[in-house]
Amino acid sequence: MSDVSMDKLVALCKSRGFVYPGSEIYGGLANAWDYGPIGIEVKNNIKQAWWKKFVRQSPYNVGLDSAILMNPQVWVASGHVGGFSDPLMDCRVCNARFRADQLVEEYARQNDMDVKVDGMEASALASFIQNHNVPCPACGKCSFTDIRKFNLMFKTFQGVTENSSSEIYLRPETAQGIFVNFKNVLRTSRKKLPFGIAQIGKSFRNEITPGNFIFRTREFEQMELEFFCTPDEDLQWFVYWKDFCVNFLHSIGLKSENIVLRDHDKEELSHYSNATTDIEYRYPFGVKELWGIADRTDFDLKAHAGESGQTLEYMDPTTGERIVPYCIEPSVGVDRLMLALLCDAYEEQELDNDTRVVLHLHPVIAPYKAAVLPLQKKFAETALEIFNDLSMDFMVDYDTSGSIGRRYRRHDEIGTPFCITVDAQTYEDDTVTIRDRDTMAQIRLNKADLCTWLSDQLVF
RNA sequence: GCGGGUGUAGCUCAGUGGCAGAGCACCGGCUUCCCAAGCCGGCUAUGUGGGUUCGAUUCCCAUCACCCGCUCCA
Repeated sequence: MSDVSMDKLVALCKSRGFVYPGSEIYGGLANAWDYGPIGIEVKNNIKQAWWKKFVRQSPYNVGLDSAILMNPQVWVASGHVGGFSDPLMDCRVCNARFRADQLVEEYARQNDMDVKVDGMEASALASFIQNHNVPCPACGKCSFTDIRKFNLMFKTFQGVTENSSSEIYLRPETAQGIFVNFKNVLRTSRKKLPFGIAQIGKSFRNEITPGNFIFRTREFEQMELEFFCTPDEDLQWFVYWKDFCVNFLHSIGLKSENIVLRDHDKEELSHYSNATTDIEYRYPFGVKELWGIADRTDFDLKAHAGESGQTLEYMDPTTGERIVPYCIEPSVGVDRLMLALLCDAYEEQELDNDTRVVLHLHPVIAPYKAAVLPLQKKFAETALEIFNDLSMDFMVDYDTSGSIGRRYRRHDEIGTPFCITVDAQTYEDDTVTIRDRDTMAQIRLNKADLCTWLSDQLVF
């Protein structure tokens, strides 16, 4: 368990420019967060690391960036339109929440009434409950709030008029953009099975209960891979990608002891999946899902084939056999991965009657790879030259203000792994001091070798 | 969305029906120079909107946001 409290982490994020509350000058907007100057560096580093491992270095996968706005039929096929609009109502007495259709159904069953609940409008459900004094299963009273239809998809309108025919949704997941492009990618990339399509992008869900800082927000960013294989190989690829994801987390510095693997049992599995494993992380507020790896079978391609009338098949080039591939989906949230990395990296160290906060971020993830600091102001010019040189290839900082110790602390707090200091000796032998964030140890290096040296630190 | 709590400077907190304060942080200057030194100067606040009042940061109402509990899953 990470020893950081969320209060401290949120405060650090805000004061150092990782994450700000959204729309703050207008009093904020619930659960909206903005990424500040160094927060966006971390976020971009996470995305680039993922893209490097899942696309650039992968012999199997290619990338995609599909649109957030899609034809509404997509969400009919995926089950999002039908499956996520439960009529919810709360008991005013005990505050328990129920689905109105289930209340009516249960009441009808107990009283041997013949009521066709399927297809009943919300208003019909409400008046049934009122007319029959259907009691709250929890407290027995009958005093419910109005029915609220809860659909997790955000609606908006395309075009200038706001009528139902122009109604569209913000995507609740990026996956469907991949499935609808299956044929396009297959044809243009000339991939053979097995192969995968990877995508990073924003998704939107009208969650009932968002919260825990950037862990669950209504607007969030996903990194998803849809990996297609033959139906007889799905379980072996499922295991392959599960291991791959865990290795990826280790490679960017997440501690093994804070990672938990949890297989879903049969009852928990989604309608589309025949195997799912969650990679969970020990957040300060509990062990929560970080990365879901699901075997989605051929559910999605078949659903879109049925809804669109197109054939979404793969023809085996050697046998000529046509199949609908199975699909393995590792799906991770950028925001909650960043939160996990920050929690994992956070440490408060007690020094001599003093505390320092250190973010032990992996150099690949850290917002600044190094800070260039002149020990005294008279060394500033040389330090600036080194900064200009390094900034050609790396995100580095240059800071002259305050004592050297103060500047070290500032960079410890935002996870800068290395501080490069120009001192008097630099003018004698061209060397600089490199101070390590984690150990506070110092080495000397010729300034001409800095670029190569820093590159070596960023291998992962 | 419901119940409970909280809103004063970037942060941590004072305070008052009548001029809003401290420490830290930040910025500038001097000084020092390898782990939050010192001195001088400076910036910055009553969440928002109403009401009561001669006057509200304080009292009242609403609203918004945050924190804690209930339905989730990237």
